[in-house]
Amino acid sequence: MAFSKKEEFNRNDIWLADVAKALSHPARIKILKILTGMNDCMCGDIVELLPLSQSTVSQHLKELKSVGLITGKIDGPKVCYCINKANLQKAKSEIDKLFNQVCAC
Amino acid sequence: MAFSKKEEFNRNDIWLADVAKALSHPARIKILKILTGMNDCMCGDIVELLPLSQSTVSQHLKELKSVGLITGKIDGPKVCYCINKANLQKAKSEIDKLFNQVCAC
DNA sequence: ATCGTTAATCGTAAATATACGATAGATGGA
DNA sequence: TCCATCTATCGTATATTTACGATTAACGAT
Repeated sequence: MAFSKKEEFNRNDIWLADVAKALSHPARIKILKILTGMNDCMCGDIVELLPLSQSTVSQHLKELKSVGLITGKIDGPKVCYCINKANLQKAKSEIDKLFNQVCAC
Repeated sequence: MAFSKKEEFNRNDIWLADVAKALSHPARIKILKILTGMNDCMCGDIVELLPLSQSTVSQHLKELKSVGLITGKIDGPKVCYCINKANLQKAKSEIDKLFNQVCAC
């Protein structure tokens, strides 16, 4: 069988897992780093810095956006992608909380 | 096409992505929390606390073990699973480093 | 109004992940 | 020795992810 049982877990663990999933591909980690270095960054700029096609990069951006780690503002024919600091901060603190619980680091 | 391009990214980003992937299912997050509460914990104990079959739990344990977040010591017919504090600490500090880079939290 | 640029979405293919039951292998006890 | 217990692995089915090219849609400029 293969319909997911994810929903049977608690809300916060599901949310943490979703954030972790957003970070679970090196392209998406690199995209976050790229967005950090450039304040005003469109999809095409990112495509040039990755070994992936435009459509694939667009999919990765969509995943990061869907969990709120980045935002995309429409700017004419372009889209300006930015880091979402508030949500990253929240993600960081929840991940820290998990690690502190789990290993008392 | 669909053979992965992950290897074309840098080592550290790949490692971070692998750790994040290990955390990308709520069952695995819950397993980490369960192992924290119980010092000496066998697979069967975990199965009872999750809405999943024994074989599925075994697979999740294998994934956590493969990135080094937990260890499994054979103890007679049982296997004693434990948190790997050293590796969790390393994971925590690398994830922190990423977040600090990216959002200056 | 048409053209070029930009990015999302569609359609598709292949790989990987999630889940289960059944089986196999290893151990300890009767 | 034989049995019960425990867990990994096998085989399998379905869902999701990764990746691409082609197309669509939206905009600005000519």
